[in-house]
Amino acid sequence: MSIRVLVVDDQALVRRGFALVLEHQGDIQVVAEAGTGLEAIAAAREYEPDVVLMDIRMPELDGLEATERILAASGDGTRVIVLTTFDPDEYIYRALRAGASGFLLKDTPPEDLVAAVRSVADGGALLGPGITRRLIARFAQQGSADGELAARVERLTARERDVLRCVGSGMNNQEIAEALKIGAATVKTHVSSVLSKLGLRDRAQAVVFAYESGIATVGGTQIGY
Amino acid sequence: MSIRVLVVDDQALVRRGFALVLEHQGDIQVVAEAGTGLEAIAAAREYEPDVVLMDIRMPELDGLEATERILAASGDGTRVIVLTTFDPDEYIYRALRAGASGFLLKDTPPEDLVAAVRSVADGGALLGPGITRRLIARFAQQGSADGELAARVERLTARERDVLRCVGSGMNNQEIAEALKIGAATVKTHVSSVLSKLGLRDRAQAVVFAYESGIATVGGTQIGY
DNA sequence: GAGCGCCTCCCCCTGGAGGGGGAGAGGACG
DNA sequence: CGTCCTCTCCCCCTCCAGGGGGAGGCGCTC
Repeated sequence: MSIRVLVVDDQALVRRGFALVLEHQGDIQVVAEAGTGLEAIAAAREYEPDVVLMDIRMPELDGLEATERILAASGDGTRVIVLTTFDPDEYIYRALRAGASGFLLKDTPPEDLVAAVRSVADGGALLGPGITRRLIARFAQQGSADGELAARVERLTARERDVLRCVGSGMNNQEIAEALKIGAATVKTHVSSVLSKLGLRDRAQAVVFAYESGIATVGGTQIGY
Repeated sequence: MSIRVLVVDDQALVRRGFALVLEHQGDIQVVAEAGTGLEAIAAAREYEPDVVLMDIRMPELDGLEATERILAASGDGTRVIVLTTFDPDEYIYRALRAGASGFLLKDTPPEDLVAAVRSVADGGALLGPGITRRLIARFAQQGSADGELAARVERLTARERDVLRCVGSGMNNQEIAEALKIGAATVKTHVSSVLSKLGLRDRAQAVVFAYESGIATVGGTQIGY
């Protein structure tokens, strides 16, 4: 079964160029083309492509917005590869957050583009080399503060770490007591030693510490209501 | 100038296999091979390769440790591609944190391996398709709560956001007052409306919210001392 | 001009947070 | 055995955080 592709770019020539390259492979079929974000959304709904090649700079609705909406509507059937001429950082991260499976520069060699389409259709993902490097760097950086701070966490006892985790999720002493099935007085004791050992002033700073040290992670907890 | 590569794997046959594939290209030269982490470190110091192909599972010192040490010692001259038979998540993230420029499964097609070596030697990075997908997912997840939470941030006034940012960095009301050059009583007013508008109970939860919504980010602030 | 939202600042009041100190039980270790 | 650490829980005390309510100034819009 061939891979069904939708090509989106506001420049008809570029669009045709990509389409020709892809059609030239035996296993890839370009089912539709679109010149704006809105057209792309409509085409995606109509043709349900396996892979969308999406330009970012477009009139009406840019490629990142279009990507988000297409992915939100298609469930998991469609995957998007974002193409761009430039590579400002921000685009990359917005694209990946929007759910893109790939991010390539337009000057990518045709064979790499084809390989990317196949990988992505197969459930994988492909990024340009420079992009990958930046993503890795950014990823690694996020865990970098760990070193100094995680070392300080080591000075806490197991129970104190339990309490710190709870504090880091926004619980008050009473809630922590219930969560850990101990007395509220005991929680106060632990919180005090945590603050003292880590050189923090209050639980708000403890929450900051929990995130910075990696004990608490974004997306790992839910608050409110 | 050819790319100088060091191949590290505890199985001599595997090592030779990779070396042969690489040598077969005109522009790649395998300058050394190593069978343990310690040998790898020594070889890296002696031969100063451009790229190290590193297996993870090895006696004496595993590939991740070896990677860290080689990169720490080599400055920026040497880059590492980690190879493994399995792909447990943890290895991936540890490898990238250790500074690896690539992470490939051993069953990667030879041409992809060669492409990876060239990309990495050129300052880029390459990951296997499945690996890339997971890295993207993990990355996107970190900013995912943005949607719902960032929307709630919109309901705050500019000043309230200022205050929330301060709260999110662990400051108390007095410090916020000084930072924003307003009275402490005013800070209390703002904090109160922030808590009220966001449905939070206290400033500790506000700190959690700040991180979850992206107003505060890991590595963006430093606390203590 | 009247109304509205935002920023600024003030009052009082309550409750929980955090410091200080003490104490008993259990485990680890010399 | 005694000592040290950890976990558990208790007391008292102080202080800040947060709720409630009020108020003046400023800029915008109708």
